[in-house]
Formats: sequence, C-alpha cells, structure tokens
Amino acid sequence: MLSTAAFSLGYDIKEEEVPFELSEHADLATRLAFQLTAQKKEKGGNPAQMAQEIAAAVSADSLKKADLIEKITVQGPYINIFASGKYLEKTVENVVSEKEKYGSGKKTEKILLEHTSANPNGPLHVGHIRNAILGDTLYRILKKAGYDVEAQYYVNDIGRQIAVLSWASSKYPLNRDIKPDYAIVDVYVKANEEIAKDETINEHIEALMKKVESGDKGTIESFTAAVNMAIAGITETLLLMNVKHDKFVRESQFIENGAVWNVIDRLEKTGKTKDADGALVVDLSDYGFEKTLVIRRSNKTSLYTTRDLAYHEWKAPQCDRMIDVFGADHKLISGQLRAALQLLGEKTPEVVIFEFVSLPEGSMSTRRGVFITADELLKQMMDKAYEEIEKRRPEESEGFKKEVAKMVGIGATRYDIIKVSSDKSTVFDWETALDFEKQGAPFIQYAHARAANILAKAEEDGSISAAGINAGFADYALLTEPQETAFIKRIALFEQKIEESAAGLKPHIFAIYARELADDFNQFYRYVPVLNVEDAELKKARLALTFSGKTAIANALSCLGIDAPKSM
RNA sequence: GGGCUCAUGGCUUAGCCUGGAUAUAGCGUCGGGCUUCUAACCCGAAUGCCGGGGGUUCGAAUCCUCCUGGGCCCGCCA
Repeated sequence: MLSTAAFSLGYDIKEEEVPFELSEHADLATRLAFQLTAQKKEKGGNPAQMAQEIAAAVSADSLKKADLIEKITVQGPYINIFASGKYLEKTVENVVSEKEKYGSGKKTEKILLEHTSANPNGPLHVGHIRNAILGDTLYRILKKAGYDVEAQYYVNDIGRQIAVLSWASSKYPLNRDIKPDYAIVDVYVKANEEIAKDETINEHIEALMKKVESGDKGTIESFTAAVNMAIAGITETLLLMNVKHDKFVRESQFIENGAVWNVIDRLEKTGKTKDADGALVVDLSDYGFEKTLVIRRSNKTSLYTTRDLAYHEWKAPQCDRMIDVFGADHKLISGQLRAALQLLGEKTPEVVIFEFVSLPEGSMSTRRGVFITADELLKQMMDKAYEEIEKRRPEESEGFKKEVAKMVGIGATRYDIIKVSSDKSTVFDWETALDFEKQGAPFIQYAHARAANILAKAEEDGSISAAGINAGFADYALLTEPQETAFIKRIALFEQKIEESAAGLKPHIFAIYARELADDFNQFYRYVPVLNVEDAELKKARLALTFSGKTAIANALSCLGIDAPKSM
C-alpha cells in the first residue's frame, strides 16, 4: 500500500522492500521516507516532508480495504500505522480457535539439529547444559516455526577418551550403587591420573584403539558397555531438564560401515591431500585456513574430524538443512569441517556457537575432575524453589510442592541460560545461579498460574461450560481497555517472534518475548477485573482474553521447554 | 605471535546484521501499594562520555579502523 503511494510519487520501491519496525510510538512504523530521500539523486531531500507526501498519497480507498489498519499518521519523518479493532478481535479469535497450535509457522523444510553430544566419559556439567538447553530450545522454536526437525546426539563411542575409559573400567571396580555416569567418571579421572604418572599405559590405550578400528568384537563390547553407562546417566539428566533427542548416532558406525575410509578416499581424489610425516593431511588454504587438517594418523587410524565428516555426509541427503550447536572451542574445527565438506561438494552445516561457561578458578575439565555437574545445579535450583513454595503455600500437599518446585527449578535454570545471547561468555557462581531473577521463568509461570486460576473459578461459577472456550465464545469488540489492547497486540506478535528467532537461530529473542507477554498479562490482571464484572457479555469477553493470554503464555513456555503450572 | 569473539548505569542484560523519534529490561538502592480474580505481583524515583582514540555520514551504541581489557582457538585430543 505504501509502495503504491510512493510509486505514484515517482519512486521505485517494491512492497517487500518497505522497512517496517515495531515502535513505541505506533503499532508499526516505517522509515520509508529516509530511504526514499537517500534514493533521490539530488541531495537535500527532506524526509519529514516526504513522509507527509507519501501518507497523503495513500488513497482513502485502499485504506478502507485494509480493514486491519485503523489509521496512518506522520510524525516528523516517520510514518506510523495503527492497528484497528478488527485486528485485535481477529487475534483473540485466532488464539481461541487454534489453542495450542496458536503461533505456529508454515515452514516445511527438514532440519537435522545436532546438540549436546557431550563425550560419554562422565556426567553433564554446567558447561554442557548451555549446549543442551540452547539446542533443545532451538529445536522447539524451529518446530513451532513449522520445520520438520530431528534432534540428534552424536555419541563419541570410539576415540582415545573412550579407550582410556575402557581400560579404566577393566582396571578399577565400577560402583554400581551410584548414578552410572558418576561411576564412569570416577574411574576415568583415576585412569588419567595414572596415565600422567606412567606413560607406558599409553601403549595399551593405543592398542585398544587399533583393535576397535580393525573391528575386534571383544574390545568393541568393552567400549560400548562403558559408553552405555555414561549415556544412561546423561539421558536421565537431560530428561529432567525436558531436553529430548530423537536419535543417538554412534560415531563407531561410520568406522564399521567404511564411511570414514570412503571420505578419506574421496578427499584424496580432490588432489588437495598430502603426506605429512606419515599422516594424511588436507590443504584447506583455498578456504582461508593456513594450517592443514589431519584426516588420518600415521598409524592409519581415523580422527574425530574424519568421522565427523562421514557423519555429516550421512546426514546431508536426509535433510534440507543441518544445524550443529557447538561450544566456542569448536569454532576453528567446525570451519575446517565446513571447508572440507565444500571441497567434497557437500552441503555444509550451519553452526551455532555458544561461548564458554567457566568457573571462577578457570575452565572446567571432565578429565581432571574439575566441574560442577548439571545434576548438582538442578538439585540446588529445585531445593531453592521448594523453599519458596514452602513459604508461600505451606498448606498445600507435599506432592504439590515437589511438583511445583521441579517445574520452577528447572524452568528457572533453562530461562537463565537461554535469555542471554549465546555469544557472551559467562562465569558460573552459585550465588548468581541460585538468585531467581525476578522476571525469569517463575515470573512467566506465575502469570500462567494466575490466568489458570481465573479460568478455574469461572468454571466453578458456571461462566464457562464444560465445552470450554471455543471459537465465537464472546464479542471481542468489548475489549477496549488500554491494558487489554496492549496485551492483545503482544499476543499477536507470537508467530512473528517465532519466525525471527528461528530465522536467526537466536532463542533468546523468543525468551524475551515470553517475558514481555507475561508482563502485559500482569498489567491486564492488575487493572482489569474479570470475575467481578457485572456485565455478563463483558465478563465473557474478558474470560476469552484470559484464556487467550494463558494459551499464548503456555505455548511460549512450551517453546522454551518450561512447564506451565496451573497453580503455584 | 596469528585468528575468532565479547565490552552498554553498582551488577546482569536487550538493541548492533539492515545507522534515524527520549538507549531495553531485571537485580540492587530509595519511596509507595494486599477489605478487590494468588504480592513469585504492581506503581514511582535516582543511576549511562553505549571500553578508549580516529574515520564514514545530514545523523553512529549500531558501519570502518587502530588501541586496551576479558573469553575461546591455533595437537597425528575431542
């Protein structure tokens, strides 16, 4: 519409090129005038004047047809657009009829998303959970955007670390009474201490690795047993955090089926490989990497990178896009991986990098036994939440308190991690971690509980029948209070925020939106009574909005992997 | 030494890609609000040379460049 108006004034701009932005001054604003002034050859155009001209050129006819727009105003160089009552009514009706599907996008591509993939040599620590939560939230947001997403955990069940583990579990007794990943890390740390003292052990380790690559069954079984124990423990922790993987892909399969050797052959055929002291390296200088990448050791065994190449080659034909979530330490290697895949003419993964979580005393290390486990953090968070609920709702049952403490503790942990942009490095400390940010997950969950409470009471007093709230429940034109319209406009942004978050692979954008949604609900809750209004029709309309708000908040929390309590 | 990345009130942080209307929000501080649907809530106040220098531009937190400081990487580890 604006482009037509601009066109009539002699400017060449396409509809989709008009820049729109959200603004505090209007529902939608555009800086079109700035852009067109710049487009003018002769300088000195006046953007403010231009905006007037464009707005004036918008014909009354076209404005009438666009019934979702109330009015268009000009403020200096800005053209402001205001939503109509019809737009608001339509939003509420959409949520009421779509319910848990509200806010879904229409994307259709298949995405393979790899995340977490922590080495199975011990429990997850607080660094890993940044990967897991970032990955899982991305998974949920991409799914909401409509994509067909499969989350994969790439299990390193074959490298040197696992050989150490296999050696360790045969040498030291495994404690069967504790969580299996803890039993594993105990012997793993002991073994590494031993190796540091006695270098000859390395010969045993190397022998084990060779046996595995040559397909020795007994050794493979010993590796697998250790890996399975660790993975069992890790999966338990992930489940507690609501993190779900569709598939666990074992690295060893690419050795067993020969895919790794096939990749090496094909790389050799590109003519970019050469021998370096018996090892096979590939030259990636065409892609800006000065150092060569080793793809086969001089003892003819494969490396992690080589197996990862085979993994990506295997994934590529199964999907439209590959996304990998990695820590900052993988920046270089993932760049080399992409380059090598390009060299082979393969599809390359999009890599989401998150910066490190370190401890005040330095970085974490499973090998050295220096880490704070995810389980420990989650337990402390749940304990803290339990204390809070105990204070606020002492009369409730033990089961209720435990359930809410879990939802809040896990939610707070997820939200604290996801709300911060992944390119900020952080230092973990208990005080900050356990300080429930006021506008974190509990804030959003609380808004949901308040809405649920209103609806529960309305069901009791018969305002809502057993059929619940469905399309055409009320006359939404009655929702005219400023807190109501502000809240509805926020709800209307849901899908756009999902798309924005999905397009940029930035879950924190959506996390912030969820908080804003709760914020606007609280305004509505504080200033607009629902149950205590006389007018039956108005009450119905407000109940419908309460329902829409609760649904939008629940859907938002679901995208963040946070449970929505009915009461807390 | 080289590469990548981050720097925004006392603390944590959004905005930066795609430059434009008084720089976002929380914590903390100070003050106010439960006879009204759950106060894990709401309202108000104070607090900013957007790390520093230079440049591009009518206009820079945003783009370019140099510098300083933190994180990560530069293995025949993963």
